[in-house]
Amino acid sequence: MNQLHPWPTSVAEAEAVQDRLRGQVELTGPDTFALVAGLDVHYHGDDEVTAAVVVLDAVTLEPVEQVVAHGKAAFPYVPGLFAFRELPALVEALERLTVTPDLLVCDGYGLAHPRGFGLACHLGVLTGLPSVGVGKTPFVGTHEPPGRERGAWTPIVHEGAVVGRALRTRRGVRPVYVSQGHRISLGTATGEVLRLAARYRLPEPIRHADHLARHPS
DNA sequence: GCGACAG
DNA sequence: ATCTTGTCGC
Repeated sequence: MNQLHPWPTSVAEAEAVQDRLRGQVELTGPDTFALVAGLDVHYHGDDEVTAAVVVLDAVTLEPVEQVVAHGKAAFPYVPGLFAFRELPALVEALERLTVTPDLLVCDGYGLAHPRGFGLACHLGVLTGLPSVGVGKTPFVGTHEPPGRERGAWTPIVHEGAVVGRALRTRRGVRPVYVSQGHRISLGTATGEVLRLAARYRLPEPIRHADHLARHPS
C-alpha cells in the first residue's frame, strides 16, 4: 500500500494534489549519504513505461541493488504535471528495493517548478527520503550562464525566490539544473550532484538508472 | 494575445 | 520521451 490514492483524473485534481503536498516539503536535512539512488523512466510504444532504480554506494559508486518496474504512463503529458506520468512505476520500483537509500537523485525538477512541487519533491514527500532534482534543460525561472569551470553555478530565480542552481558539472559542457526535492538544503544538493557527476555531465546514479531502464536485464 | 513549457 | 547516421572532439 502506498500514498498514491486517490489518483487524479484531471489537471485541476493533479494541481490540487501538488498544492496540498507542497506544504510537507522540508528544505533542510542530512548532509552526508551512504547509499544514493538514481531513478529514471524509459518510454516505449503507446505510453508503456519502464521505471528503474539503481542504488549506489555513495563512496565507491558501485551498484548495490537495482530494480525495474513496468507499467503504463499514468497521466497525459502536461508541463508542470509531468510527475504524474511516472510516479506509480517509480514508487513500485522503490517498494521492491530491499535496501533503503539515503538520497533519491531524480531525473527532473524539485522546487524549480511552476507550483514549487516537481517530481523530486513528490517522490521525497511520498517516501520521506531526502531527494534532489536534476534537470537537463531550463524549466522555470531565470539564471545567468555559470562560468565554464567544473563546479561553477548561478542561482535560478523564480517569482523573486531562489529555487535552484544552474551547475556546471564538467568544464565546457552544458549546465545541469539542480533543485531541492525534500529534506535537503540547496548547498548540500549542489554538492552531492557535483560529487556524483565527476566523470560525466549527469550524476552517476541517473546514468545507471537510465541505462537499466533502456536495457532491462 | 501568443508562444513556450521537466520527461 | 521518441523518430535517427555519421561525425567531430577529447
